[in-house]
Amino acid sequence: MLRTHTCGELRISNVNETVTLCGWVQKTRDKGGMLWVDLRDRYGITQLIVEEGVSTEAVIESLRGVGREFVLQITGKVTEREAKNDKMATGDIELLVEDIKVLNPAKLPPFLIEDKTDGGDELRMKYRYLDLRRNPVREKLRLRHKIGSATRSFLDNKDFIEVETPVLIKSTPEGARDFVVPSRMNQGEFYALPQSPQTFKQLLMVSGFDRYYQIVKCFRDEDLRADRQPEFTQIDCEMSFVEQEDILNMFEGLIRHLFKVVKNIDLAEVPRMDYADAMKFYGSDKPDTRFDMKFVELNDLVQNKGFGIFDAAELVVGINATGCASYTRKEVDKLTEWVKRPQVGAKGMVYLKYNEDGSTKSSADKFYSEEDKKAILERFDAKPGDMILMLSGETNTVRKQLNELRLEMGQRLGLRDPNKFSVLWVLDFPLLEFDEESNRWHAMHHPFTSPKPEDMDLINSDPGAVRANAYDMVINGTEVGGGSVRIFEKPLQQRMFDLLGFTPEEAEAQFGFLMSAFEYGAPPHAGIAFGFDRLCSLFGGVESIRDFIAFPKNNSGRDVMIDSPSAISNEQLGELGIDVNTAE
RNA sequence: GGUCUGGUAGUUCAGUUGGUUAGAAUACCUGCCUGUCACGCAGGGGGUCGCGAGUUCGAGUCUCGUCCAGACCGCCA
Repeated sequence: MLRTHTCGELRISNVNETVTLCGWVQKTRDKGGMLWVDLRDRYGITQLIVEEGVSTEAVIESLRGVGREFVLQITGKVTEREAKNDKMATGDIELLVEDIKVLNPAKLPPFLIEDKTDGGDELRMKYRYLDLRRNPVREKLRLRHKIGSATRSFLDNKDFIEVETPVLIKSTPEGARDFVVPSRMNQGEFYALPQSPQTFKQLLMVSGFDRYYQIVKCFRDEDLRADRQPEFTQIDCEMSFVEQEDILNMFEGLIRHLFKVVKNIDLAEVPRMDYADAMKFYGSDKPDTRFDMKFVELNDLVQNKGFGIFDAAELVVGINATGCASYTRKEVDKLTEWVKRPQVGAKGMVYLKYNEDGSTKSSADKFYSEEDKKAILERFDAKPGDMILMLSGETNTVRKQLNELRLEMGQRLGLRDPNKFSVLWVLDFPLLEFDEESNRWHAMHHPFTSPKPEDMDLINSDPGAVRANAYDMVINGTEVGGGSVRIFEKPLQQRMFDLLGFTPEEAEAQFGFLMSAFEYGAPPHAGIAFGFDRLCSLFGGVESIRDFIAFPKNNSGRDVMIDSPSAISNEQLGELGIDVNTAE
């Protein structure tokens, strides 16, 4: 060992011991007659000191010569400080340097390696290995480690077995774009990287593993976001001989365990909401339930009063922006502009203020009497000082728009505190959704999701009304996990593929292995997968998942540190039998 | 594929209506300083204003194009 202690562990009780530390130079403070250097490692910072008349000239000069991020090995005597620093764990002592060895000098880093860095995102990513020296980033990765190990211990205790599944698999047209990998030995053919280990974990159920999990990398070749990376990690789980209720209970247990171990929070029982209600009251299948501000539908109160826009609308729906009656005309106009942005896309917004003095003011005053307005306010249970915001239009569109507005108002009113957690199960998703572009039904979750038995007779007459045994876990408006009770019988699985527009031959070619397996005694099974990176960022109280990944990709899917993706040589291309068409 | 925002010193940013030698903070370098820990004081170096074209007597500033970055929409079974 090059050291006897770390930079975070020496205390007053170590005084007079001769120790050897290794670490990086955080900072030097040269006071002329004396010189301090903060020596840093993962565990903390220890102050080194040399002093004229106490230390030798050689040692002083040698320490004076070190710069930021030099790697040093220091031997010296632990001494009690004359001026203590109660902000540091090691603040009672310092190390009187007797011997210095520069293990490696360092160039001046391109940004400050301190808790509050001056570096921008791009620079930090390019020199990610330096960024990772900073406490805030390292703490995020430690949090990730903690969540991972708490997950493993919980699932181990419940008899889950972690099994690794292959990364080089087969491309399927359903769902997200696959990353593909050319095969040298089978020219013209490609592996795909898994979007999830879905079929493998189902096969493990057929194999009788009963309870499986895996903390596993998954890959999707789609555009990125702050909370979406092309490679990401899932906590992937599957159980046999269970019903939906068993899954909900088991994994509510997991999430409760994680909150307790990681945040020391005793989570209340997780409420459940139907998909249909989530859409009706929040306009979203992942409502942020940290705050209320539920949608209130108003067709019966506002239509047939001569206001053409509302009369023509399929749905008129609003929210109560509590305490916002004091918004000025200008502020309301700005908010109207906000909902008209292409990202939201509303045509306009109608407001109704309930002033502190009890009077009302609306942008549709000329159509509505005082009684009309009072009736609306009453339905919202509005108090003086509140402002109702209303949107109108086609039902699904307007709900989506009002969802955006609700989240924005929640943000403005400070109702989306990142240190407050609201967990929710959303249940009974539709089995299918119609895709206008390809003019066919798509599986909303995936094609292995089972329909609710009581909805089975709708499957031909009204496929869109069939509900699935599918469930999502939502925390603070973020989907952190989702799963379903699976199909485990070949005839139903065939029927599902048929509904999704697969010919029997296509279904056989792509998923024949799964349907064959179902013929050899497949148990009823169900499962769930959690987005591990998102879970980490939620626990960390941060929007972006990037700092919870040691080496993340940027917005364009690039790793700017290693500069990937990159071209490969003609020799490599030749071996793979690939011609790259670089022309437009 | 689209919308928006940004790109100026090592770094983070300011830069007015187009007008003198492009500034601040911080980092860095030099000197001074014996209790600093956001040390202090004095001095110094440091710029292809992303790139290319255009308008103009004159462009960091205006126009067009382009590249890069970020947020979002589409997309993400």
